[in-house]
Amino acid sequence: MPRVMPDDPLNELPGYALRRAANAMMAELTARLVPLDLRISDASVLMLIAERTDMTSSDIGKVLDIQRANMVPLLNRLEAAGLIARKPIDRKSQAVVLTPEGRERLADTRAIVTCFEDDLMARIPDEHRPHFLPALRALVGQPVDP
Amino acid sequence: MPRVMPDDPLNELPGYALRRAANAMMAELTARLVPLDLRISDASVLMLIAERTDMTSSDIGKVLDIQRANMVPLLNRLEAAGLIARKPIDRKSQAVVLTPEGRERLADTRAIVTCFEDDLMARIPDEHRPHFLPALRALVGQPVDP
DNA sequence: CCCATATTGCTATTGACAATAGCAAATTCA
DNA sequence: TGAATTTGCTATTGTCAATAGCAATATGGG
Repeated sequence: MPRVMPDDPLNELPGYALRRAANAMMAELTARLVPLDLRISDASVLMLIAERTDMTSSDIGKVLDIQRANMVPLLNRLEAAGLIARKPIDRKSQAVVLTPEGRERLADTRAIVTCFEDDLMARIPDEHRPHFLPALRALVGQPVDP
Repeated sequence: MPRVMPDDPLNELPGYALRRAANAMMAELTARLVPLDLRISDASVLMLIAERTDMTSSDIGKVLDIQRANMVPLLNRLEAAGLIARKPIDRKSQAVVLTPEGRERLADTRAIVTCFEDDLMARIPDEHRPHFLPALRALVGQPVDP
């Protein structure tokens, strides 16, 4: 007879539930982006620079919370895939812009992401749904003090 | 004159906000656990096996969504720190149990985690707060379909 | 009881990703 | 002009999860 599995005593903790939900969400979105050969970070960059032609690597990193050093392999990969190009702003800075192919891939990305977000919200019961994004925003807006 | 920073167009996406909130939360809890020399996974294990003396490494992994292979270094670390012990169940399986020192550390852990969770919830406006955990549970309960 | 199957705990390796330190060139501002 | 800052990059490190594989043991159907 198999030993019984206990209820997870951590399930009452919002922080724990937040982690679990985020992990599940990331895994799912990662899987949905596989057909486009994009990672979540890649898709984030494409969507971020969609309407702009003047964002530098540093700018993107600041918005997405990615350090400059870690932007390098990310952008190199997108450039190698032909999705972005580097356009000189001055002799030091370069803007990161979408190529025509990048623009096409962005359209596919938006379709997948929109569908994904809709599916995500659909799983939340009606009475809780409108409170979800505001609650999350409250958490990221003012980080918990140390 | 500095170029202006755009609003993050990803901020409207619940999935993105979920990731950001989880990252911020994890970073904060990680920092608060530093004085105890524990990582989040360590603390999770301690809290999970607190009331049990019959959970194997595999059991813990199933509950916490950690693969067996990745449980090994985690438990080795906790054992080296004197917080857990392995108690043979049969010639194949071993239960993971708290040592007296592990029990003390657990008490400190619970204090920190409780305080942290309270702080976390306190940042969510009253009208959204009661909806937060139910919404997260709905997401983890039924993962989004591929 | 016996044998196929499953489980347990582990090793070893890989990849994604973040964090750190450091550097040369260019820009900015006092 | 000169000091401080910014940009983009290299190189390295550490954390963490995922995979494949393995030996020992346990389990359940026939």
